[in-house]
Amino acid sequence: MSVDRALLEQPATQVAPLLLGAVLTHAGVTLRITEVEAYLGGGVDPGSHAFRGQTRRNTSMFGPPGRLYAYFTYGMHVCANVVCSPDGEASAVLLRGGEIVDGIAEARLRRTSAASDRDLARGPARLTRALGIGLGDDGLDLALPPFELTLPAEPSEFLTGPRTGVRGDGGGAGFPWRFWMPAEASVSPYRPAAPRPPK
DNA sequence: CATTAGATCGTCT
DNA sequence: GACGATCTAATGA
Repeated sequence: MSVDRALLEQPATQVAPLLLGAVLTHAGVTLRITEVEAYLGGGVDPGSHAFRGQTRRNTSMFGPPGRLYAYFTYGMHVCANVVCSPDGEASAVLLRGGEIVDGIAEARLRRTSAASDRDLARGPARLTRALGIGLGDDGLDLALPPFELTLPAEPSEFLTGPRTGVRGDGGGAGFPWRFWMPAEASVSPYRPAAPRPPK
């Protein structure tokens, strides 16, 4: 299936709602995306990995749109983004939640701790795990094997709010760049950034 | 359901 | 050396 590249050359904040309802397939699992977050480059978004410019980790964010930006965090988790903006400019959409529409058995093998089907891809690290995406997939073109990405024919209805778990200036109401589909069980619960423990 | 603590290590300063 | 675009298990109401 083909992906409209021109669409993905827009900033992540524009692309994010267009990814709701999109279908992503990898390693035997097909996911319908229901929740995403946008992160910009250019030093305007303190919550973004690209805020302080290009580094080894965020290199993919500065590459061509339509590729995967996968990063390792919290010492044990991998999260997946769709790279946006033209080549050389950094922005990306974090995949935060989705519904497994095919390959549930396969997803369950990877998510042994999931209590229910709706929890299989409810949360960015869970979603990435369910799809079998790893750091080795960073930078790959999402329109080519082993991936397959199909955008919805019609934009979906969506709601917006502050991003989850983003500390500092990038969090809160100043950056309402979380987008989700209403009444979807696979949308992760909103969590404000955890306050740093004293000392 | 809500809250809390612990895990765990690559990345950037 | 500190922190993180998180998750799970455990505990209490």
